[in-house]
Amino acid sequence: MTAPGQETPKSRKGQLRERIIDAAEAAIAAQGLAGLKARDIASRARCALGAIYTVFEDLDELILCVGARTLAQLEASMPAQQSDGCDLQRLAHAYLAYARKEEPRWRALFEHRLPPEKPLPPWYAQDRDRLFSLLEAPLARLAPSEDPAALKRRARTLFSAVHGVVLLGLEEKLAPTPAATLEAQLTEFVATVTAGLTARRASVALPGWP
Amino acid sequence: MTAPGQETPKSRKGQLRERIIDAAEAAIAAQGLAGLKARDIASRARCALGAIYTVFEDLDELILCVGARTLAQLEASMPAQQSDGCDLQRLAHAYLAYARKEEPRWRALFEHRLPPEKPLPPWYAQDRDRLFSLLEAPLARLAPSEDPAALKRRARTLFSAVHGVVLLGLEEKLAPTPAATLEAQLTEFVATVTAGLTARRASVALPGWP
DNA sequence: TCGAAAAATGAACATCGTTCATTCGAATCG
DNA sequence: CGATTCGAATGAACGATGTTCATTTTTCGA
Repeated sequence: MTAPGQETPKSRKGQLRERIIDAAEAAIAAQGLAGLKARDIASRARCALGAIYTVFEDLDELILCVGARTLAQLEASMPAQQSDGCDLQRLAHAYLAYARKEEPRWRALFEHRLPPEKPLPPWYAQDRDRLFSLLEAPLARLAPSEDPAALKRRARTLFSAVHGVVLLGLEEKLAPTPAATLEAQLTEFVATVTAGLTARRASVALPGWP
Repeated sequence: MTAPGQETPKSRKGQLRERIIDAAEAAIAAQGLAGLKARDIASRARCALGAIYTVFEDLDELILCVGARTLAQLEASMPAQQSDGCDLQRLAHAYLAYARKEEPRWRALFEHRLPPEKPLPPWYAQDRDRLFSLLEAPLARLAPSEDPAALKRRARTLFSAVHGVVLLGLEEKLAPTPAATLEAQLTEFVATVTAGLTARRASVALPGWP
């Protein structure tokens, strides 16, 4: 789902809105949240500075719209399921690959924090939750005895864990993980989690296995 | 280790430096990075606006000094090892507890990004790496066959994973994890990883176990 | 005590996001 | 067709922010 108002690009406001989002997307893709300046957006979108505020409440709302596009791009870059037991590995590595390829806009997705008084719009939360749910089917195959609610929680937790590994792994501050090592660490980590889930099933559902 | 120059609070500059860091620490502890304003710091530290720049290159350097204090506080809040097999659980939950209690300054630790041209000072990287190394001893007990370098990588990866679970778990945007559920998810997650490491050892080092 | 060097000061500057009095343009009416 | 009206677009202006630097103040050795 995309932001409301974007579904009609025919109206004048709709066209202006699209140009502004395009400009903001280009800025964030190139330099992240820090590269987003209202005057640059207006210049790129060929409109006046104030025109931005006739379409968006403030820059936060615009950033959320770009975030929705990033989420869609991220989701589209995820591989299809093959149900061969390696889905979790493929998903985790696809996530790392996207973060590497689109690092500024991927970081913007999580760096951005909107003021506490205004809550996150529901359509954005839905977009985010769809990412978590990608893990549910592969997880269900490893832990068939879990009820759907527990699977949802596990999916969110595992996504968060992989996100953390990628996030700190790409942190270049010091001890920059030497590129290929990060992929190996991610493989090892997912393998450990998979083994943990399998072991649990083996010991609980199938005690006394060879 | 703390920032250089802080070891001599007797000199005038040293006292001024300490007052400025105190003021910045209070602001970050209360409102996070967004609450850090140069003029407020000068006011709280009873000095002129420009005095800040006689002691620090820019606010980034000041933020790093506050980060060092946060790292020390975080490290001090970690429980001592008991070597009873639950150390990883205790460490993970202590991390979550600290993040809950000091959320703004904990977030500041990872939100802050310094301009790419200036690298992270080595003393700060050391402080951060000490956190990772806390996990090495408990991990070594679960995976005794790993060499020290592999243990270091595993410790960093596991820290990153737990950090991710805490980070996204405390994200209040939507579907705010209902408080107690997050602790349960963290317990389950660490248990899964522990089981995965144990299973690996069992299947590799002790094949054909009952 | 005096003068030079060092330190501290805060007004000024550049750059932000945001606002709002003004202008513009198109639709409507006489 | 010209006059009128009213919403939309404009960009100068505002307030806040990090940073600089000419000026003032303090320090301290000769």
